[in-house]
Amino acid sequence: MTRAEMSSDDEDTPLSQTISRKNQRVRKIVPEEDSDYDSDDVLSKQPKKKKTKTLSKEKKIKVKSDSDDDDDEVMSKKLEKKKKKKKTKTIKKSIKKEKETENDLKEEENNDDEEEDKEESYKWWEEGDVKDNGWTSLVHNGVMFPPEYEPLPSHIKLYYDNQPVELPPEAEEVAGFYAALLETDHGKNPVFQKNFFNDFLQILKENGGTLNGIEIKSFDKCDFSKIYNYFEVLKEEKKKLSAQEKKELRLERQKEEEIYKFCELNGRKEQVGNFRVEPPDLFRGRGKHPKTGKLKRRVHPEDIVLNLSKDAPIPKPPKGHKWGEIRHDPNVQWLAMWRENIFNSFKYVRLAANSSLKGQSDLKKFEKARELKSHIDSIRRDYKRSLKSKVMLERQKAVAIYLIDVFALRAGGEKSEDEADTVGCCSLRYEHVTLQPPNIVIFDFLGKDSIRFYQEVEVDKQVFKDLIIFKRPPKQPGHQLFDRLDPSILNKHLQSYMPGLTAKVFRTYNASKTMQDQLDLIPNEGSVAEKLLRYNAANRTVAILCNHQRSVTKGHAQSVQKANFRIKELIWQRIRLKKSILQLDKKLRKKNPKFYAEIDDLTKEDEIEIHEKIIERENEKYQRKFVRENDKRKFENEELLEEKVLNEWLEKVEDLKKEFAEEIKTGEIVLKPTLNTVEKLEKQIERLDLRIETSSIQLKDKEENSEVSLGTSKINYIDPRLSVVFCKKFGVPIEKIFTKSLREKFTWAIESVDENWRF
DNA sequence: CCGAGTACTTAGGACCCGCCGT
DNA sequence: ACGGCGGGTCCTAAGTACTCGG
Repeated sequence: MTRAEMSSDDEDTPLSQTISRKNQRVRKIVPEEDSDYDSDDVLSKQPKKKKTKTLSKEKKIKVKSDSDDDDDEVMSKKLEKKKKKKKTKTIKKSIKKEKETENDLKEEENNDDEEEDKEESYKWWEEGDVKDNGWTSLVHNGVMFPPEYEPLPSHIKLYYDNQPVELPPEAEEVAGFYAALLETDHGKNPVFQKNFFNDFLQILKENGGTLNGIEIKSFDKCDFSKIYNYFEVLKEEKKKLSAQEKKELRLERQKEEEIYKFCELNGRKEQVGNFRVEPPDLFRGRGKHPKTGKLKRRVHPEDIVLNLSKDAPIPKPPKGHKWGEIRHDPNVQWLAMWRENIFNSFKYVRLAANSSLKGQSDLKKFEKARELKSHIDSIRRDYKRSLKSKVMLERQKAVAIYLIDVFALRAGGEKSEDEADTVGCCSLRYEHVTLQPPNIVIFDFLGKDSIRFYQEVEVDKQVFKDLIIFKRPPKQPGHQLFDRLDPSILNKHLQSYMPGLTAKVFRTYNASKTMQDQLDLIPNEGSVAEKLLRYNAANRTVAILCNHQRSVTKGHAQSVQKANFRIKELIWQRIRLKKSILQLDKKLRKKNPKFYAEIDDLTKEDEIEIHEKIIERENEKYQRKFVRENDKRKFENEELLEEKVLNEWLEKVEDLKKEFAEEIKTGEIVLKPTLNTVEKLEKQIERLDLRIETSSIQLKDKEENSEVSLGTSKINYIDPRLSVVFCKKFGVPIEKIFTKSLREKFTWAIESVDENWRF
């Protein structure tokens, strides 16, 4: 019995305890009018109060150029103007700060003619070594709250035991969260239902129960379908809306975001990442998560801690509210934070991926991985030796590092009972590893995000022996394979080789190393498309190494089936053509029996099935055409097509059907006048051959790729400089490999390497 | 030294939107 | 013009690792 099975039930007590404890933190929601907060753009409205050295220059600019300085856009304008790239990139950081103001000012005057929109980016990577994370000045506008709950229209209700229920808005909101998921996997998951229902009842109780005296006791008697349907209608309406109105809505949204989207870090404009506070919802835990479905409560300004410069203006909280706390901690990268109620852990608002801070961390990460290059040999030598160590702990360390190094396992920290049962290296258990002499190991476990890790591999002989030892009785299923180990012990050991070396560095190192090796194998020839294919193949190798998967999309099975059928149909067509040839000249079969052999592969059942599908498809085609045509005519106030017209079309299909039936009966194919010679038929067959070929390859590619996610390794593991070098060397435009946001994230890489750079 | 607490990276799925074939 | 599809972005869950206080 696994831990998950043992723990999944009988959680009633702990769960309800959590709920009631959390309840003390619940705040009453302020009436709507009150909460119509207008967060002022403190950055632009109070620029004069800024005392920060790095900002002083802005004042001058403004004095110089801007008289209506309370404009909302002041900040962006100012920042754009001063964003001029410093040509004097050798300025030492230490003295930079003091001189910055002067320098900037001087340059400001000199560079006024530079294009305004080139602005942006501070090229930190051109300034020698990266400074330690943290900031000297941080100014921002706080966070954006989700809209208040809007009650459902009065005719949309939850039904209990077939009776409409009057819910207080607070409870209705929660019911709505569930209703929205009614038809999803979450909605159908019993654990999710149970957790949701507990919390729902709790909220209901807190708010005085139902308003019409109905007492809700059993989940099974709840009918959420009315609410669900209503949401579906809303979705439809939103989709239909599709005019330019959609664009207007988007613009409005963007305008609201505007002030939160940017902040000022060390005097420079930078993008904020997740400035939207997470809206309340049901927690969607992955895998067999014991807490999935629990209510994630609304976050209020009072829950939020802001982090900014001491002298930065404090953003206005929503009307009638106060911030939880204001902090000035320059050693952390977050702008705001709050505690969530599911695990009592923190959520952070941080800078966007394209920010200097993130870029610097990224560069550091890859440089650390590269540093491992010069230690990896001795590390490998050592762990190979330690595989035979007399000290158990040493052996376990050695095997663990081996697994992390060779199979790219994660460290595998300890997890608590109220999380999904997933493991990494150190937390592997007896049952996750099967040993098959002489040296085959089968890994089968759930890793991060409950993604299955399944591999049958050959391992080092001594590793195999050690694993046998680690599994020796009295150990049994449920027991830790590495009972003396945890990530911190492992990491401590690793640091003795190299400062900052931890288990996760191996993943980065091996991913990038693999990519480099794979790219080295690609010949510099062929079209850009071919090169891209090869790049993606290399990328895929890495993704497979890291076990980056994606679930096949809902339509995948169907679309594969469809593609398969299309191929089948093409083959049928080919056979039909071949039959046609034989009808013209029977003797040809003897001359080339192989060519005609596939005719016998086609069974009557197959044939009938294909016929039916084609008929069905044709019918649908005309039905759709009819509906569409009439929709159009209705819209344009024209006369509608009569049913008669449709029937005429369908007649044609009937004819085809008869033709097929005849074909089945007699085995004779009626030749089309355009296809009535052996030559013409053969040519047609050739064309079909090609189509079948390409369709098959495409399908295979699709299937192979359907479960592999290339993105994660591209974003997190493959040193972007590898891709940049590849593009430069092979004449592939970088846009083919990095999307716009990736190009922004990796500007430091794109602008800093030449084609000789190697990982 | 350890565990709780904190801060940061890594991850897959939802969702949206533009493109393509019809 | 339209709907299905797939790429790109958004969202937030789920990891790793470090720190700090007893």
